[in-house]
Amino acid sequence: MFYSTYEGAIDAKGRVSIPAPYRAALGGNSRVFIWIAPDGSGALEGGGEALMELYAETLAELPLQSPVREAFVTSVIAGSADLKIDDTGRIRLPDEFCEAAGISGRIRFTGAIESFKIWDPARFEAHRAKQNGIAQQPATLDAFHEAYREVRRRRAASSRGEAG
Amino acid sequence: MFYSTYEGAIDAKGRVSIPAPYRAALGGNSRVFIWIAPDGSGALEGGGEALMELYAETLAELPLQSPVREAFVTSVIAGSADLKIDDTGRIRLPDEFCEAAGISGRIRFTGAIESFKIWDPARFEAHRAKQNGIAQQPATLDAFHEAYREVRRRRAASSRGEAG
DNA sequence: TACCTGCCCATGATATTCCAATTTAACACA
DNA sequence: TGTGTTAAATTGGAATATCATGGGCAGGTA
Repeated sequence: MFYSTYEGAIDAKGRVSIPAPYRAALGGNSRVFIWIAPDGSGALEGGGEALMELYAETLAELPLQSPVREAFVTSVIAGSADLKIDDTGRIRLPDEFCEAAGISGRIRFTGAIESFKIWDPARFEAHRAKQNGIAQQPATLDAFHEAYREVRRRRAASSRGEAG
Repeated sequence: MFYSTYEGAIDAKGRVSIPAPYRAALGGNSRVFIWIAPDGSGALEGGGEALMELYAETLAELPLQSPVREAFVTSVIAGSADLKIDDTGRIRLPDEFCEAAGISGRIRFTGAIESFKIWDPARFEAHRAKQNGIAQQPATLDAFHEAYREVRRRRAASSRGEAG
């Protein structure tokens, strides 16, 4: 699980240190995938093999040749870079990703449960302000509460021995 | 469960002793998460891995790439600090959290059932005065009484062996 | 030959761990 | 109820380990 926020930097060679807690969250696996977040936020999104398998399984649900499948396959699967973490914990970010995310010099890593994101610090602050506002809207809160009730139901069922 | 109120202090290195009863409430687990309370009260909120897993499980319920998920992930998951309690019971509070909560020197811990809060003492006194007033309002009392009746119903059902 | 890339080592900064001392709280006994 | 004793918890400081980052070297490629 990727939590919290960390500061980092890109050096002259385009190298970036993955924060140690994120490396731990990758389970010691040195393979990382990075792509441009398809939500238009201007961030890079990344994760390990486990996340890619989750995407692959989700996309396999969608029919071959379906437009939805094609959209996500293009942006996430085809658009991802398959990178290797070296033994000092760094990856080399391809230039086109840095340009797309508007990053150079200092950067920010943010945890997103199964994935993490890489931001230009100013861009992230703007995103955070916007998302805080969205999180407080009634419709958003309703959707969150519905998810919470679902988790409560599942946990209650599991404690009655129906599953678990 | 986190109950009651305790006084504490921040030393020159930003280290804070978690009150022993709260450490017990964390179940001996040395991982603690701290974030800025999203209610605008100016407090810090904290909890253990169990609370974070509840959040993570709830958010995992929401689809990858969904806007609702993004809003809560940004404000709750990315906004949290993933801290470790050392073997004398202390954590190091990041500076930006201290600034956000207006704390330095003496601080106050207050229990909030499944989480706890960290306050500047003066700020907490103002908050307490305000909340005492709100608790006496008819609408607040009605909502509390409704929750109480629900618990009574559930306990009655449980004692009849309908679930439990 | 020039450049790009991956690999390795060195260094400084930062965070974590360890040890010791003081203070506070809890308890037993008079 | 007061006092002495003991244990626990909090505090301060120093040693240690970890991590991020910069530079250099060798191998491969254009």
